[in-house]
Amino acid sequence: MELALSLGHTNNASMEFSSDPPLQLHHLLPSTPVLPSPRLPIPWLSHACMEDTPVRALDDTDDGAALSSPNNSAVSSFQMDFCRNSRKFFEGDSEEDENGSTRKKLRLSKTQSAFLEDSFKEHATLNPKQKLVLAKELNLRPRQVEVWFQNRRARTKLKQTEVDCEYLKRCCESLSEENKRLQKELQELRALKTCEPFFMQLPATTLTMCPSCERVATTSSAAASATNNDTVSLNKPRILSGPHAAGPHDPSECFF
DNA sequence: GTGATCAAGTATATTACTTCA
DNA sequence: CCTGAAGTAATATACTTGATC
Repeated sequence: MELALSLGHTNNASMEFSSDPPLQLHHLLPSTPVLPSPRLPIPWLSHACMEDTPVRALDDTDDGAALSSPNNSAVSSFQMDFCRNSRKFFEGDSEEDENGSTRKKLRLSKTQSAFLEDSFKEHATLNPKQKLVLAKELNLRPRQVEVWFQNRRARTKLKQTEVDCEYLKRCCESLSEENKRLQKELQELRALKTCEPFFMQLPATTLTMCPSCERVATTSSAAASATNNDTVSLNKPRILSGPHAAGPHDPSECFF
């Protein structure tokens, strides 16, 4: 899968030939495993020959716009029909543009692509010397190599963006669920809190004895004293109101 | 100022796949 | 069912533009 191939190495690979990149999102994201790939010799590391060198011969005079190949289409079509699924050589062997009227895009051979891919894994960016060496090795114009690397970086970035997006999406979903759960918990706690005064409204059945007259009476004043209070006063000592609240009194005033 | 290089955006050729007569 | 043409989406290649060094 190309995604796996393109991830995880981009920045490290580019560091050798470019300045340190700014911290990016994927530095913080879990690293995607990179599939091992068959090692191909890199031009600037080794000059081992490729198994099938592209047949196309190109001049390196690169103006970037002289890629059109009106004569190429017939040959290219024939070749693609001939070996559609088993391309063993580069489609099209000439891209000379006599009148510059049309532009033909030429597909790189599998070997060329693999070679470039392998090079890309080593370095996401090329210096001019590497570009020239690579172009020579692959029998391509430096401009083609340059464009290929530009597009490859763009593809990598796009894939990485997709991966990042997917990761953030999952994060968002996870956080939403956590938020839901916490909201629900909060609601339950609030509901519990509103229930607590109800328990306090239960009539108190404490026995009270008047210190003055020493009469014993049952009081039910709890309801009156607790109606407007919250749980903070729930466990407070109950203070009696009325003549008994202030201590001994005249027995004549006792309403017992 | 000039040239080289890059990212981003875009155009277009090619390929693979689907649909349909 | 098989076949070939037409349509279409995806991908690759190449170019343009503007920014930066």
